[in-house]
Amino acid sequence: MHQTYISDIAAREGETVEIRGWLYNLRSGGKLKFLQVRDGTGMIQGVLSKKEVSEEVWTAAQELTQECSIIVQGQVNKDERAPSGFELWLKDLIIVGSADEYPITKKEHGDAFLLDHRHLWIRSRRQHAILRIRHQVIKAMRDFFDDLGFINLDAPIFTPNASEGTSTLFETDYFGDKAYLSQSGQLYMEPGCAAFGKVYCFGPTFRAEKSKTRKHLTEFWMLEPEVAYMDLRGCMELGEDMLCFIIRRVLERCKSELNTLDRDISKLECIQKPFPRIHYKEACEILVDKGIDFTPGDDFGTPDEEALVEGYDKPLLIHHFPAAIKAFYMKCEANDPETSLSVDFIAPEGFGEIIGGSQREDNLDILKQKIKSHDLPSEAFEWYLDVRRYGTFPHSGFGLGLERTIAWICGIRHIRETIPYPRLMHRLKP
RNA sequence: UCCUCGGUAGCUCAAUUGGUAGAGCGGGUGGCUGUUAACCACUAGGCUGGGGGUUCAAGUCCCUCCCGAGGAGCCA
Repeated sequence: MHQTYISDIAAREGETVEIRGWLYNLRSGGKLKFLQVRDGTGMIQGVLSKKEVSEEVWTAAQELTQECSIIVQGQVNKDERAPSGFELWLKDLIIVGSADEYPITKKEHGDAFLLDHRHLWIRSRRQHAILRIRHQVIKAMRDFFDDLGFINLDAPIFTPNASEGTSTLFETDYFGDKAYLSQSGQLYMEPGCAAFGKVYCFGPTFRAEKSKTRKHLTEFWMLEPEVAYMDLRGCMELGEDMLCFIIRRVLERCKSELNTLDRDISKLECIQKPFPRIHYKEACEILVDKGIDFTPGDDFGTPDEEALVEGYDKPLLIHHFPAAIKAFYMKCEANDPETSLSVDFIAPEGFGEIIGGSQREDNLDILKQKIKSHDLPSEAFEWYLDVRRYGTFPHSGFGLGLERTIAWICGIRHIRETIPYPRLMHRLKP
């Protein structure tokens, strides 16, 4: 018999089908057993009645354990008592592979235990919902840019030097030379947009900072678009449009997953243009007015960010940060070299910064000067400076942290659940 | 690196002023024809993170080390 996927089962009412999957849970009576079977596409309740099956099948059913792999055949019936509204009247059952003492039981577990068993944890309902949403977010991001005529131009992971000089990098041996795992693809996108106009890269990035918070991973995925002839205003609009597109797509395609996560959907439905925008100086005034201990000119810490987004139900755009606290490649106001053409997107509900972007410095001499004043090795940036030597042009882009965006959309506290295999300061396994 | 909290059965957690180490889940055995994290009965399961100390007596108090968590800094 052909395999049927549980996601298609509603259309097969009355038919006898074969499901190949795993036993999620078993509730057993003396002559009646209820099998919760999952196959990756969904979950269905199988009903096994002693007097309706052969002795071999009933004997085999005595060996069922949580997460053993099984192939079952049965008739699809509508029944209000079944968790999904449909159930399978089982006629045949084969145990493909046994599973002794599956570690993840029906009661709660601690974070460390679940992360140690991440390879099994991803079988569970909640993790399934999160990772399905991750899949749709990634697809939505790509569709958004592809539909606008962008080219996906991925950046290398091995890089010869730091892009911003501030973050700690993972160092590796590269045939006797030092190489570093990429912490941003941005420098490679700038030449890319000179070649193709509109480009983006999407890949893993690595930060060796010893951050131990629910918002940090040492390996995370970043989406970085870069557009020729786009200014800071255009950059803010692009980020806004993209976030709205992603949210709308998730609402269209992942309602049941959001329900599984108990996500308040109204919090996502209100994410529509325009997003609130405030100038850095205005943000400083707000913090001072709120009586928060903050020195104007500094970068915002987590408590500052939370105080600023308080009261907003959409991402907050803070723009025109002081140049001194931002990366060397950011362009400054024409009449104010102290102020950078930069923007941060702060997600509501305490999920923090999800996008950082800017207009890039396009003047060769100013950029050379900035590299020098940031104590960066100028020879390492010669290739990057070529973008300014051969037909310079205004351009802008941003970086979006995928996992923080997913945490926000899903409404989950820990970023580590938003990636299949999280890499944290104290976690390299499994 | 700093601050705070934690480590007891396979897992999640209890254990009163220091006084015999307990429950639920999971495992095993038996029962149950409509279960919804099913239920009922019985059962096995412990170097209380390691080391040192105080005490008649330490899971509990002190010192030290190890491991973990989330917050700061830094960032997405």
